[in-house]
Amino acid sequence: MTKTNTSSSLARVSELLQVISPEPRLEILLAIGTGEACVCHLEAILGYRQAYISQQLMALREAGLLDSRRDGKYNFYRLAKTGIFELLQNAAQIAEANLIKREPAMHKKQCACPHCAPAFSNSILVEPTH
Amino acid sequence: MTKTNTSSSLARVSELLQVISPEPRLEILLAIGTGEACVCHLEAILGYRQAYISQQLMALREAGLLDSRRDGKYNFYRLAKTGIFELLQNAAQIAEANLIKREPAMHKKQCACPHCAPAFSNSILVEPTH
DNA sequence: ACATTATATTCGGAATTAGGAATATGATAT
DNA sequence: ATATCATATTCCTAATTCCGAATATAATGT
Repeated sequence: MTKTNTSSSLARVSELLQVISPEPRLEILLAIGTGEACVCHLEAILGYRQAYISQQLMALREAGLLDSRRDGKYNFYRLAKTGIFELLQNAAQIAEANLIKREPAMHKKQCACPHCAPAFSNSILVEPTH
Repeated sequence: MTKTNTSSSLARVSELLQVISPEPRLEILLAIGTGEACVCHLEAILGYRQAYISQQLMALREAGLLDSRRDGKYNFYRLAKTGIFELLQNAAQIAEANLIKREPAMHKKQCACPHCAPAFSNSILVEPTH
């Protein structure tokens, strides 16, 4: 007895598609890729204001698409489900668009976070100034 | 030199996802399945008003997702791209929903269209009353 | 304690969208 | 020509979403 179309299943699919579809959210998902990214990072890469990025991340997180991990000042976001890339690939194909990258995002523009400036972060080489 | 993320590619993917995401449109896409359906049909199956169905069909058609074929009074709609079902399957999986059928939709509720009442439509058995 | 940096949240008005009512169009039948 | 049925379209407003500004919180440094 396989489950058939229930309104709640439809609603969940609808919600998923709605929540990822705004262009800035697609940009964020692609920027995160298979890696992780902090807010300042996405701010630097994508050029949106911090509060705006944060809002979009919240929406994606509440939808269960992103997980976050705090590391000191930084809050790193990553995809909660891998299937998202297949979905985007599929959508791109239908839309006749080639746009999907799934690398962990080597960042051209930089912020001060550990990922952008690894030499200066969490490093045992940097001694406390006590 | 493979094409990279252009804003227009992103925009197309965004538009695609947006246009299919409303629940009534998902219902319509699933109801059409791999077959075709006229408006009165979808009206009967889904219970939305005619004008509303028509509006949603227009939106999907303008987005290039549906083709239509006129047959007398009836206007039959079918999916313009097959990939749509893979997309929906994918979305359902991520949303932890099982809902996708891709049969040509055997209709429980009926309207007077050739597909619902095949015995009375276009049939050589029904002679004109001249 | 105070400053600074990273991030989150709240508020509100502008812009957009949803969807109902009414009506128009197009095909067929009489 | 008129009626009827299937479908499309226009109009309008309530509801929603977008996104900026301002502010709050949380961690770290000095």
